[in-house]
Amino acid sequence: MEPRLPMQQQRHRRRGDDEGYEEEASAAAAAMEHGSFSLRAGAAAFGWRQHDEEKGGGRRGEIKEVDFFLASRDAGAGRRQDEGLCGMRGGGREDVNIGLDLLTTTTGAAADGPPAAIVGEEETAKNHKMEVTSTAVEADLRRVVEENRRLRGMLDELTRSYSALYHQLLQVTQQQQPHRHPDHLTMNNNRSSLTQTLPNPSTTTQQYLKPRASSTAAGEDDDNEAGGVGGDASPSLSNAGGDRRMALDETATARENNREQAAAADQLPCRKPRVSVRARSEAPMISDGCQWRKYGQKMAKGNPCPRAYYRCTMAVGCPVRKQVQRCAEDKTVLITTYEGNHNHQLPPAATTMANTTSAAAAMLLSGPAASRDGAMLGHPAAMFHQSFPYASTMATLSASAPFPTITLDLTQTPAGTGGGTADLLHALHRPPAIYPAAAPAMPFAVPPQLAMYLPQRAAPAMLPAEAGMGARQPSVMETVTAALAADPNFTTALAAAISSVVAGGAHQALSTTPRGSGGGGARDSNGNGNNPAAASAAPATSGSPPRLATQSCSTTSTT
DNA sequence: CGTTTTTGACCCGCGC
DNA sequence: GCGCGGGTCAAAAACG
Repeated sequence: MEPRLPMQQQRHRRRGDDEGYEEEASAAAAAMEHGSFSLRAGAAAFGWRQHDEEKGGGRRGEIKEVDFFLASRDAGAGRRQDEGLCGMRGGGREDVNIGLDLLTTTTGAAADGPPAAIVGEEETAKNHKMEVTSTAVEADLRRVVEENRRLRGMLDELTRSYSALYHQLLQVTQQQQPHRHPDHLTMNNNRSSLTQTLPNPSTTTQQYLKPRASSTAAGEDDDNEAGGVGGDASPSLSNAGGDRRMALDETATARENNREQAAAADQLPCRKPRVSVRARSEAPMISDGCQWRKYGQKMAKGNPCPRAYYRCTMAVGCPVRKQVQRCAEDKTVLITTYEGNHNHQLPPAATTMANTTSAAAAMLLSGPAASRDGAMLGHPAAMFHQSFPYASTMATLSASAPFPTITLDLTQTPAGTGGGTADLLHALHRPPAIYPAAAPAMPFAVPPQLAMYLPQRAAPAMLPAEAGMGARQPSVMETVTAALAADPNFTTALAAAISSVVAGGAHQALSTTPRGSGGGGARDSNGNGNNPAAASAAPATSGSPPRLATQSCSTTSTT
């Protein structure tokens, strides 16, 4: 098993399509610069194909663009003014024509002219005066817009600082009380924490570590792997990208605190956060851009469908595992549960999605109060809540289970519209093609202000997220559902992204170097190897290599 | 032939 | 202590 991995790692990793996604991402980012973001942007990362959308026309065409800041813009006039400047630069937005209107009115009056009978110097002077006035107003407007922009920059800076501080606080808190909120999502590289747990074979992390340790006693990279499992819930102050030597040093240090950490680690095995995604899918298994290898299958109690166990093989020792099982009640529903965090770079598909869905996870984890609290302004959760007040209708957080689990239920359409505001509705149905550069569709998008937090993953204290958020957007859910139906990749990308948030993968993905840079990738002898890009881009296969498909079919049909 | 999947066995935690 | 269920291992089979 494991010994094969190094060999596999040498295989060439397909990257061609990945670059395409990065281009999409940058296009989307460019679009976001304007504060308005197309839903279509970045969708390619999830395997959405534009021609699909064009073909579909109907449901998916309902929502083509969303201005995620509309609500907040309505709340603050400054924002609107800011866009007014954009309009003056040549934008076609209706609400950006303030300055233009002023000019138009003036010049228009001059063009139409007063009745010939009263044409005279007086009138000319009057016109001139109006012109001067409008020019002054325009100047004022520009000044205000400039100031607004400056203030926004300051706000961004403040929120950024807040987020960073918040994370530091979290880390410190976790370090001091690791046994109280260990499942509370450390946000960074867990290698050090991993190696810290290793020297303590006596700890109960054996539940996860032992089997592996016994089978790979030689060590190699497996210490990272084993640590990865335990490290999910371990406090860690290390920065991303710590190398192995550093980890070993930390290991030495860790030995001195052996008992203390062992006590802390005692809580780890049962606190590993999980992300579960329920989605309707005909596909036997959804592909998320990662490579998975099946290592077991078992009949679960109360479900005629077997549960399949997969391990991420994108990188040596990646601790991420997932379970795939069909719902007992509705076998069209595929339940995918992710556990652990990747120790390698996520494929662009998952990474881009992570940037979006991590906000959802942050919102979930922060709880409704936090997202409504003004004090949380600038917090990704709050911002996400502003953008997706309906999100709570499809996601729940459960701490009752042995594993804190976030469940995303993408099989249901929110009932009723609740307190959906006209603004939000408007926001979700904006006319398309404002930013044609941001081409392909994307069911969710993240505002730039939010995106900047995503790699840091601000996840406040564990709170039951039973948020009964008012506004709901069935149309968005329909869109998501359609996305799921159209491309199962989306589901897993979503899950993987949130998983990366829950377990710190999102941050890692952006901050650590992939192991075995030459090829942690496609080790599938078939050549397609569930490659991220291939998975998302391949039009026909839904991203699942034949092998996986076959296996997964058996998952649902055998025994 | 190398790699992945299958599948029975095993380990472990938990509840009774 | 025992049984149950979840999770994993690893030899054998299957696949390309």
